[in-house]
Amino acid sequence: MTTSTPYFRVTSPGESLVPGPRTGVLITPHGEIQTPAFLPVATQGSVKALSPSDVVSLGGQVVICNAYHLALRPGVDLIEQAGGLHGFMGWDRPIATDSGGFQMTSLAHRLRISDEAVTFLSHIDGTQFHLSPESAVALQERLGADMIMCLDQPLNYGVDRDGVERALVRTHLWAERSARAHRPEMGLLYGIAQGGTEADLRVESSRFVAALDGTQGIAIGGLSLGEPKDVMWEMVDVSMPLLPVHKPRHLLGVGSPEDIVEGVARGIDTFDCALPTRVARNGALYTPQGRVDILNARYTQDLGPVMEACDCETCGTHSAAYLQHLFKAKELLAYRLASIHNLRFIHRLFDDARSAITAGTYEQFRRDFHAAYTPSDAAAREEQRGLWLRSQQAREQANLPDEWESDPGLD
RNA sequence: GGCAGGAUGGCGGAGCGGACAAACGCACCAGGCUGUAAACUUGGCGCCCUAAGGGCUACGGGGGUUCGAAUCCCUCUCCUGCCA
Repeated sequence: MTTSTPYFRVTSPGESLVPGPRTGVLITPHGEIQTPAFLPVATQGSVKALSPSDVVSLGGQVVICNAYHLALRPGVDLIEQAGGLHGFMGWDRPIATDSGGFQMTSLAHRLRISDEAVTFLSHIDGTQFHLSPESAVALQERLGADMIMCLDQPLNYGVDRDGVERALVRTHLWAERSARAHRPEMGLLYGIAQGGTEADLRVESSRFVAALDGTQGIAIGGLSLGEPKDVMWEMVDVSMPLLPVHKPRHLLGVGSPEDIVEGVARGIDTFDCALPTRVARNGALYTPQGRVDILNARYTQDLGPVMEACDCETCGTHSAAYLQHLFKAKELLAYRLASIHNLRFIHRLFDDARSAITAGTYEQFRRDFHAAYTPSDAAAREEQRGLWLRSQQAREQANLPDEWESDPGLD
C-alpha cells in the first residue's frame, strides 16, 4: 500500500488503513504544508483584520479563499493580471480556494440550481453569475489556487432524504466533470463527499469520491451545518475507512478547537474554518479552558492577559481589560489583537497535535484537551441557529426581485 | 415681574383617559457564531416569586375628577424660551 505520491507523503509511523491521527506533508506548487494543518479563511483575499505577514508569524502555512466572492469582486481578470491571487494578495505560500459551493447554503435564496450549473444572483449588485463544475475549476486555476475544490452541493441540516440524494447525485456528476476539466499541472483537485446526515449515503459518496480518478485530494463536505455533533462525527466515522490513505483528507468548514482535536484523531489532514477569526472579531477568545467572552463584566478590571502562558503578541503585551475597552470603544485594534490570539491558539493546537502524533501520545493529548476545555453550550447553539437563519432570510428577502422570492433554491 | 412650553425608567426620547412596567435609541447584562454578504446577531434590562404566570411600587411633590390617570383639573417646586 503506497502512502506517498508527488503531492502527499504520510510521515507518521504505522501507515495503515485503520483511521487514526497521522502527520504528513502536502506538496503544492507554492510549497509544502506540514499536516495536520489549519487553513485560516480569507474569503475575499484577506484573513480579516490581519496582514499576510501576521498570518505567517502566527504559524499560518496556507489560507483558503473563495472563488465565488473573488469572481464577483474584483474579478478574475484583474487578479490574473496581478500575477494570480498570490501576487494580488502579497501571499507567497499555498492558497486553497473554495469553489462557491458553500454559497449554495449561505446564499440559498439567491440562486437557482440545475445539473448544468448554478446561477447566483450577485449579493453585490444583483447581476446573474453562472457557475458550472467546469467554470469553477477554470476559475480556481486562473486564480492560481494550490488546492482546488470541486463544485459541490452541500445542504443545510434538515433537508429530507430525497433532497440529500439528489444533491449527492449532482455532486458526483459535477465531480466527474471537474476532474475532466482540471489541468493536472495546476493545483491539487479535491473531490468532495456529501450525503447529509444519512450514513448510507455518506458511505456511497465516500466510495464514489475515493474511486474517482483525476483528483489529488478528498474533502468531506456538508457538515457543521446545524446537525448535532454526534451525528457529524458519525458521518466522519463512516467515511474515513473508505478513503485511500495516500490522498490528503480535508474536512470542510470545521472547526472549533474541540472539533479540530476530534478531526485530527480521525485522520483528517487539513481543516478550514471561519470560526476562530469570526468569533475573535466578536469578542470571543480561546483559552485551554474554553472560550472567553472578553465583553463580560468580569474582565473590566482584569489587568492580566487573556490567557496565561500564551505566546501570542496580544497576551504578551496587553491585558484583558484593555482588550475589553477596545471592543467597547469599537477600536479597530480590537479585531486585530483578538484575531492574532485566536489564530495563534489554533495554530499552536496543531503544532502540539503534530508533536503528540509523532511522539505517539495523541490519545493522551486528546484526553487532556477535553478534560480542560468546555465547549459552547449545545442547546443554546441549536436555539440560536434558527434565529440566525431567520434573520438572514429576512435580510435576503428585502433585496430580492419578486420572481426570486420564496424559493428555497434547492434545485 | 409677565407670557409660553416642559418635568417619563441609568441617559436621550415616545406616549396625551383603559390594550403601559411604559415604543425606539444609547448604555448595561448574558448567550450564539463552524468550506464568512458576520467589527455580526439573539435575548434580558423597576422590585419580588423558580419558568408559564402572578404580586408590588411607579411617569417631579401634594391634592382632585373618573369604574379607571403617565395621560384631565388645581396647587407647589424646579427647568427652558420669549417679553419687560
